[in-house]
Amino acid sequence: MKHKKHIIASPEHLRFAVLATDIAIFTVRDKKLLVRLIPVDRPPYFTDIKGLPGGLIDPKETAEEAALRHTKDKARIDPKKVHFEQLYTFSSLPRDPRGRVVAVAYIGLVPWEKLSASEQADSEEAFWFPTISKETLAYDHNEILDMAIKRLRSKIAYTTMAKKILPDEFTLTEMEETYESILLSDLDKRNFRKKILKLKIVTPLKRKKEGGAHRPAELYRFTSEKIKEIEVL
Amino acid sequence: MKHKKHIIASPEHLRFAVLATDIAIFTVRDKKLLVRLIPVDRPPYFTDIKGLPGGLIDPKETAEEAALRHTKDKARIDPKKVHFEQLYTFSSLPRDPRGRVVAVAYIGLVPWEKLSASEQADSEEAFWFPTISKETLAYDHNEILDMAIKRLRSKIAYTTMAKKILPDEFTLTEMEETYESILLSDLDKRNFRKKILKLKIVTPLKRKKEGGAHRPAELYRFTSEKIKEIEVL
DNA sequence: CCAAAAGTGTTATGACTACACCCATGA
DNA sequence: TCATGGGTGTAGTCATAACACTTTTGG
Repeated sequence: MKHKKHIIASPEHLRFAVLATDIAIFTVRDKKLLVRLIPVDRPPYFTDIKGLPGGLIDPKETAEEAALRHTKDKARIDPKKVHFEQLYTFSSLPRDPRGRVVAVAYIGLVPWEKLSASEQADSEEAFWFPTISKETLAYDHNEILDMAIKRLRSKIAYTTMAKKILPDEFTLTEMEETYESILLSDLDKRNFRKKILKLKIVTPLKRKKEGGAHRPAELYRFTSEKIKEIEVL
Repeated sequence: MKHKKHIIASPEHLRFAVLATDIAIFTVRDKKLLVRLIPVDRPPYFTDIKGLPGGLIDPKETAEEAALRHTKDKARIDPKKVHFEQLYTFSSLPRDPRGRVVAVAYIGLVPWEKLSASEQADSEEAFWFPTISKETLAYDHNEILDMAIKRLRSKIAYTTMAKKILPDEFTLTEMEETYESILLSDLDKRNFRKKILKLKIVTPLKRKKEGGAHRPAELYRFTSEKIKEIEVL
């Protein structure tokens, strides 16, 4: 593989810093919180090192538009399926050894069930990685990912943001497991259900989810399209 | 006044967007939440229009360093007295009519009592403006200011951030009035005191604040230097 | 002795926690 | 009929909200 442009903020560009975006795209599969990573093969990293998908922000696009574009090109996921939220802007001078790069970082949330087969799959270009695994990432991506997970944990507890990582229809057990995967703690089944139902943030459909050797579960969907700021947990 | 450079992101610069910072510096005086504004006399604004202090981020400084610098130069306040927190990065294309400017916005908090006479004063260069007044600001500064106030209101309720806008020593009444000024709502004196004392986020000094034709009030200071994430209200 | 702000306690209501068994289904 | 996950109620404890009078000081 060739690397045409190792130094992206060379002295004659240094009137202005280079603007980029990095995206931490999360999904939940099999009771595990996963993040989408890509291999980093740019200098000074040529070895087997992983990083968050991202790239430059063009002068004619907003930071969020750039995040959508790189989600498609780098993370190989259709950005229309993903809910984006701005996380933080990282501007420390040595954060990218190639030059001065300021990164507007985003959190992305996508339900596993909405992903196509190729988006669910791991490939050479992009793959899902469990957030519980400790792994040294390129650049300052560990810092970005840590902040993203922290934000996700805190916001899921006082907003209805979980909507964006759950499928349109889900059982209360699936919802509880999503919370548990993100918070890394066990919740009491009865108390969780009472709380969620009292808040009226979900509406029961009149259908059941069949398919196991056990009692079918009632299906629910979120009452409102919007993310509301209500104390969920 | 002369305006040498009306277009700061001319086409040949457009390889990269221009990076800037805007700062919403708050203080509380006389039970009112104030924000530091400056007159905007750059194109296309030559009339009596106000805006947030801010300016470009140099290639050799972080966004926060730029915020400190412009706090000193534009807002005319010693940045060492101010607590900064990153708010949001605004990158919409038409947000600045002079060209493509991406702004990393900051919240600044400063206790009125820490300000010098000239910092407290209103001048031609910078002045304190009550946040309850509705005023049309330059650029997208109304949007930035609204988000800053919203963030301040929400964060003061679940962190000990109020430390950064209160003097080192204060009475519980002063503390309660600070909360009321920011939240724009009356709090119950007895419940407020019980809550704050139970949380042990403040420590009583063994001194009283004298000076009125009334009973002297016990002085307190915050127990910890750090801003903690505890449900305050 | 008056004005002004400081300081203090109780009760009712609602929320949270902990905890264990029966139900509906498919194999 | 067994295994599997779905679904439910109660009691104790704790937090919150509403509410009014006495204390200390300076003038």
